[in-house]
Amino acid sequence: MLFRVDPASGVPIFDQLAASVRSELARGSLRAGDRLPPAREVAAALEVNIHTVLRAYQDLRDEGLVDLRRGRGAVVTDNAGLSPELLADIHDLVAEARRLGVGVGTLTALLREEYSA
Amino acid sequence: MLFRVDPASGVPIFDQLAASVRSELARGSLRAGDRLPPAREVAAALEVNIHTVLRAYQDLRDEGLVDLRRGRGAVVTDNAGLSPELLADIHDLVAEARRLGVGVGTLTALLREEYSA
DNA sequence: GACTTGTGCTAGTGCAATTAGAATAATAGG
DNA sequence: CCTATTATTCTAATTGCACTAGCACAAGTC
Repeated sequence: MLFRVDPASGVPIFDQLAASVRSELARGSLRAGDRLPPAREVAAALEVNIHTVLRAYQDLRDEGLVDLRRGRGAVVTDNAGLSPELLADIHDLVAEARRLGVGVGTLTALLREEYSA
Repeated sequence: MLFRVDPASGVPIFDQLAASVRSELARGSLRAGDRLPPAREVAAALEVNIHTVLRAYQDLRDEGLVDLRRGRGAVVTDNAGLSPELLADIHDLVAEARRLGVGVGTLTALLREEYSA
């Protein structure tokens, strides 16, 4: 279980934490039934406040990716799996965007708009 | 030239403005050589501060999408065109993500990670 | 030369992220 | 049952960013 966090990136820490977990879920290194490390541990390891970690966990819960229960912690739910095809599509899309010189900002903006359409 | 902005969306206004321009560029309704409306006009029309609009314009300049010069305004550069294939890929990707119940947060997180890899 | 338009500066306001500490409730495990 | 674990909830303070506001200035256009 690896959490990559850059406090100076502008992206909120809790968002980065949630994103880390999402990608681990996507690539299958985290599976249904697995437990995330306790928020206290993560907070200590990253030298971050526990509330920041819990915020990330709660966001993941709101998305239905994990189950949060006191005493037990955060457990990955059943519907958290991602299809390999989706990952492949993402890989291809990014590759083409790179080839065209399209920045990540432009790409996510277009994606976000397509999503809300 | 249409700017869609929702001050209550949580997304920074300048980001929304830049995203609007990006999508117009992407779909071809803005082409190389076209001028964006003066920042003062946009600010007045949207009842937003001029600095907010200029921030968006400057972000677009930093991405190389427009040229900013005093007296002339913001002009779309040559390398601002996007391929229709990329748009189609984005459309397909979002469609599949929707079908799988993958949220926009998860999707952008994966994309961002793939991009920095 | 007059006008247009972006640049740069200072300053203030409001909100969200982060930190901090504490009390509480639910669950796990011996 | 008892204890340790862990999330939940609350208040509060700090910090940084987005946004607003107004002004002077520079570099273009026409």
